[in-house]
Amino acid sequence: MGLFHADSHAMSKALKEMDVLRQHLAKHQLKLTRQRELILTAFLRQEHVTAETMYHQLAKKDPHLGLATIYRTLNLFCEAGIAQARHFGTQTQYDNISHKGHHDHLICTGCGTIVEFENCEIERLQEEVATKNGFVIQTHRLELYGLCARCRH
Amino acid sequence: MGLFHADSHAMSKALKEMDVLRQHLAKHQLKLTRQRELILTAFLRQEHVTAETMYHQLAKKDPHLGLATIYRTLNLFCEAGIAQARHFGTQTQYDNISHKGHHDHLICTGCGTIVEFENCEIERLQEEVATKNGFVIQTHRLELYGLCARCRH
DNA sequence: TATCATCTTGAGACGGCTTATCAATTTCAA
DNA sequence: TTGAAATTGATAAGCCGTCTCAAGATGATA
Repeated sequence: MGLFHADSHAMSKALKEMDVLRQHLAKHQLKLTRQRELILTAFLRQEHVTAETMYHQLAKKDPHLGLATIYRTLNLFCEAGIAQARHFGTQTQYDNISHKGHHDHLICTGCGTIVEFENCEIERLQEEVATKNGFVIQTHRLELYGLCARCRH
Repeated sequence: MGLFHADSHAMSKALKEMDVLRQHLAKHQLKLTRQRELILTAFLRQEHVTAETMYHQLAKKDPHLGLATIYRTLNLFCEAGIAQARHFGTQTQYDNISHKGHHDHLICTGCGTIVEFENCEIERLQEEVATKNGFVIQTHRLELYGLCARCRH
């Protein structure tokens, strides 16, 4: 029973994202392919990935899945509003937008350590600023760069 | 007189950064070269640059200054704490840390309009989060993406 | 369900940005 | 001034992500 609840919850969540994708595809005359479903399912299980990461993860399920397809699909997710791209170091990270609240980062410029955090109060103030300027926020990016305790010594 | 003041102020600021560089060089058995002085002077006049930008700017003063030297030097500035690298799209931006500005952006995903804003309360909360995690912030990036009033209709 | 215009894929070529290589040059401590 | 060590400039190399294009998949339509 507990298991059933957990499963149906995860499933409904995945289905919701799948619907967002389906609508986006329909609106832009694009097609739902086996690869896109496969990549979306794997993507939703994680908070953020790189194309390379997914390439290795999915190699087991589909050894012929190309890296270019993963890049194309992740960019498609960004356009559909399911993912968000972020440039970290030399690579591009794709964040799962549905994991809202865990999108802010504290980045050590010394050792590269990344600490994730969420702060409702900051979110609220962001909304306030947006409203004041006539905007409705879709997503945001907040990165704090500094030195962690260890790197200061 | 007014001119003198402005000049001496700018000069003392540049001298301060030059000292930071000199100390870093001494500490790491590195040498102060004509190129490093030239690049630092130009760098301090701006808020943020790319290696390519500086390459073109400095071509007038020293046509033989190599792009690799500029990359090496800007990275050196980062290690010395004078500059900070940020990855923006495909390029790396080097920010002048002494220009600690409040440059937060509200970006319309519809028409691309960018509204700048600053919010002390958000800054304060950022400091709070950083402190709680043992960090000391050097700089930050906050971007809110959404639709402006006009694009919503 | 068969058709077919259109979209997508996979493999690898390509291109932009940054770093590595190395001989020649410059720096600076002695 | 000398010489060991660092730096430079030119360019090759490397990495990441996108583009190309022939072959294959999709789905609206009949």
